Amino acid sequence: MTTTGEGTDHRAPSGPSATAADLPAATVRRLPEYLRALSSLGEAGVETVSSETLAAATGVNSAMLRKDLSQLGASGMRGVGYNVAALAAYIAGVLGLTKDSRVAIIGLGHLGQALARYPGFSERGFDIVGLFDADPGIIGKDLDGILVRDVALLAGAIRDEGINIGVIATPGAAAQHVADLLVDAGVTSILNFAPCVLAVPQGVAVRKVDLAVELQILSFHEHHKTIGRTNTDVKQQSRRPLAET
Amino acid sequence: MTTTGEGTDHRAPSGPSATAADLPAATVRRLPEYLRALSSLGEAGVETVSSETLAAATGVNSAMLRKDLSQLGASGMRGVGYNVAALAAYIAGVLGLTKDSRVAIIGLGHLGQALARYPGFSERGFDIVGLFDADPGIIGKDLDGILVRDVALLAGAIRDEGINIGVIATPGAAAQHVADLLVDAGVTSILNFAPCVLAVPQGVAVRKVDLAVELQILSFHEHHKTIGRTNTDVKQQSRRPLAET
DNA sequence: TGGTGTGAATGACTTCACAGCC
DNA sequence: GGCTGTGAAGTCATTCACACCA
Repeated sequence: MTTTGEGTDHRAPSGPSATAADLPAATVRRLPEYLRALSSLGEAGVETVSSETLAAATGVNSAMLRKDLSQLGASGMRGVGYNVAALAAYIAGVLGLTKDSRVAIIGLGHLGQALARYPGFSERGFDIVGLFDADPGIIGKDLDGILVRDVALLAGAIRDEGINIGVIATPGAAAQHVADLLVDAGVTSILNFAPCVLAVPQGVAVRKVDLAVELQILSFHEHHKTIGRTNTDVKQQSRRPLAET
Repeated sequence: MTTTGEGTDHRAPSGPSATAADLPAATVRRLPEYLRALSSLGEAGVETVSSETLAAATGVNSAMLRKDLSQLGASGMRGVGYNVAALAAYIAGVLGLTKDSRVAIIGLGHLGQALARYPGFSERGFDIVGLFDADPGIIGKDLDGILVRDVALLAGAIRDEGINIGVIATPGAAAQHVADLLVDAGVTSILNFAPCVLAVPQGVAVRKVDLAVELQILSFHEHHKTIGRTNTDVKQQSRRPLAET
């Protein structure tokens, strides 16, 4: 991420066997991209694809793609390529997309409402089964058939409804409290849109998406592109001490 | 990244001088986080902060924070720490946040509308000055005081209104076309929420945020946590060829 | 004493280049 | 001939450890 943004890495506390669980984080980040490209190809009727073609469709180097797939345990056919449908199914299996995940969204301001209605989630196997907010003005509202409930009911719903992923879209000040509620109720995967760092116990995976951060990174590039043409250079200014005694 | 999602790196086509423009990408990604933490501290009345404390607030190692700041040309005071206000101003300068950026959002479905209303953008110096869509049912709508215009007017608006960042929130099928419009009109920074890889000329910075990708990464961790307790292991299954002759 | 600045060591990721197989 | 699978090399990023300074 973002980056997306970058997420806290989960490190298995007691993983004895070397499994697919310890794939490099960088590889895991790319798997969803491969999957998306494979879906497109499949819909277009393509049956077989070379690493070169698939890599181009996902913006990576073909050697990296081959290495990624090789690490997964997937394999192609020399001189031929990869079977699109089989590879897609294989990657979906590694990502755990064979069974649908059950998602709760907490915080239904503009962003949370957009997330609740975003079709891309259900399309890719994520069922949004719970919406929660603390604002009485929003509780009770119906968003595309799902009722917004009081956040006080969150813990119970997590247990009763098998929710295993929590999406935090609250203001920053409320985010840590919500994260604590999620963790206490047994959720071990959190997607955080609030602009703050969450403290969670080991074994809980947190990924963070901060929309403003992405714009600031673009701003950096924008700024230093123009600087290349002018003369102002931050690095060559003499260093000013940034603390006083 | 997060988002995070990962963005295409900009590589200056003809950068002669070694400036702040070629900071490591990893460092640039962290600067907005430092800035956010510094803002919090500043509002809390803190005047000076150690690398240890600031690192904890941003979830990084303190040595890395010091190295990042050192690369920027910012410096603290040994035995004291960094001056919060001065460091924040310095990082804002490096990120190019001293002058506000002018942003257009193209595609005003649920996500685009949420972005248009997201207060975090204007709070951090990004002025949303243009909203564009192709759907006549949305064109003409007023979103918090900004009119949604026909995307046919995009190129003219970019030139007349000094827009320098484009945010694409259209469906995937339209995204490349919109990107071409942006690039042709001179925009060199694009934030892409559509689930597809954009082709752009060198010198144009693209960052991609795919919300479903983040959930799929969480799904991976979720899946392999439970696998650790059961016996099914993808890696140890015998390799099946994924292409047929 | 407390905390920065930074070489050196480690580790992670990516690319190259090519052997081997279909 | 074409394409995969993978050691080896190269690049980039992070952490360690400590000299140095207020």
